[in-house]
Amino acid sequence: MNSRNTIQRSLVFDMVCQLKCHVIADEVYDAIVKLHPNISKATVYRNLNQLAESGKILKIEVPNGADRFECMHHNHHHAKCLKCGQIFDVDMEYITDLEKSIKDTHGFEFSGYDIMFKGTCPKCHTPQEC
Amino acid sequence: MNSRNTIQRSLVFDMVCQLKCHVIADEVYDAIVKLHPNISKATVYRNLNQLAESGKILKIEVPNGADRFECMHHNHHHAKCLKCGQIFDVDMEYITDLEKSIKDTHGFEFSGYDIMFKGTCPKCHTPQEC
DNA sequence: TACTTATTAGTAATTAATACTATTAAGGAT
DNA sequence: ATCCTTAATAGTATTAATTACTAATAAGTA
Repeated sequence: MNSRNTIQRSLVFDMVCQLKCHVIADEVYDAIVKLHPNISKATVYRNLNQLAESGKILKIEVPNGADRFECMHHNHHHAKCLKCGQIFDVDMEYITDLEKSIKDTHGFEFSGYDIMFKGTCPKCHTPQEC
Repeated sequence: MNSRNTIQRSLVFDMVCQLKCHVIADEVYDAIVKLHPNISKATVYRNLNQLAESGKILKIEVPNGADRFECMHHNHHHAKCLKCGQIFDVDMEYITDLEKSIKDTHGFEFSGYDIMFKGTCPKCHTPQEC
C-alpha cells in the first residue's frame, strides 16, 4: 500500500490539467478551495510534489520564483521576463540528451537539466499608454 | 555620482573572488563578518546583486536554493545534486546563442538563459560506510 | 468489520531575500 | 579644507514560498 487515492490528490491533479499552463501552487489552491473549502495549502503542496515525483505532472523549478506545475502534454522550454517575472513558453525544438556533451562527468550521474531563458516580454518592452 | 566605493562593497567583491566557486550570500557574510564584525547581511545581499548587475561578478540563480555568486573567470554550466543539493561545475563547452534556435519569439526579447543540470553526485550515489 | 498507516487540516517554523528607517559617509562642488 | 547632496549602511521587520509538526481522519488490505 504505497500511495492512496484521495479526493484531494485527484482534485489537485485535475486542476493542474484544467488550468492554463505552468501554474503555481497558490493558483491551484485558490481554484480548488472554491470546490473544497477545507483543503489545506500544505496538502496542495504535498500533492503537487507527489504527482510530479510519480511522473503524472511536470514540475518546473523557477529561479527566484514559485515552482510551477503543468500537465504532461509535450516537453518545451520556458522563458522568464526579467521585468514582470511572468513565465512564457518558448517555441523551439525541445533539446534532449544535452548531458551527452559533457566531457568528463567526474563521477556525477546526470539525469536531466532545465533551461530557463531570460528576456523581456512584449508587454514590458513596448511603451505603455496609460 | 552613480555608484560609490565603500569598504563593504570591496569586501564583498574580494570575498567572492577569494572564496571557492559559486558561494551563497550567507557564506560571503560569514567570511566578511570575521574581518568587519558590524557588516549587515542586507548589505551583503545588496552588494552581491549590485556587483552582479554591473557585471563584476556572476549571479547564478539556483531553483529551490539560494542564489550563488562567483567571480568572472570563464563561463560554465552547473549541476545540482538532487540528493544533497550541492552545486557542481560541469565540464563541457559553454553553449552560447541558444536563443537563436527559437522559431518564433512572439515578441519576447531574449537576452540569455541558464542551464542547470540535475543528477546525483559521486558522494550521494556511492554507498557510504559509516 | 477491524486495523494499519498514508494522508489530511491547521498551524508553526524555516529559509532566502527584500523593505524600511534613521544614520553615516563618499566624493563632487564651493 | 569644508560643505552638501544623496548613495550606502546597520539593524530590524517583513514578505514569500515552502516545509515541519501533530492530532485526527480515512484508504484499502486483511
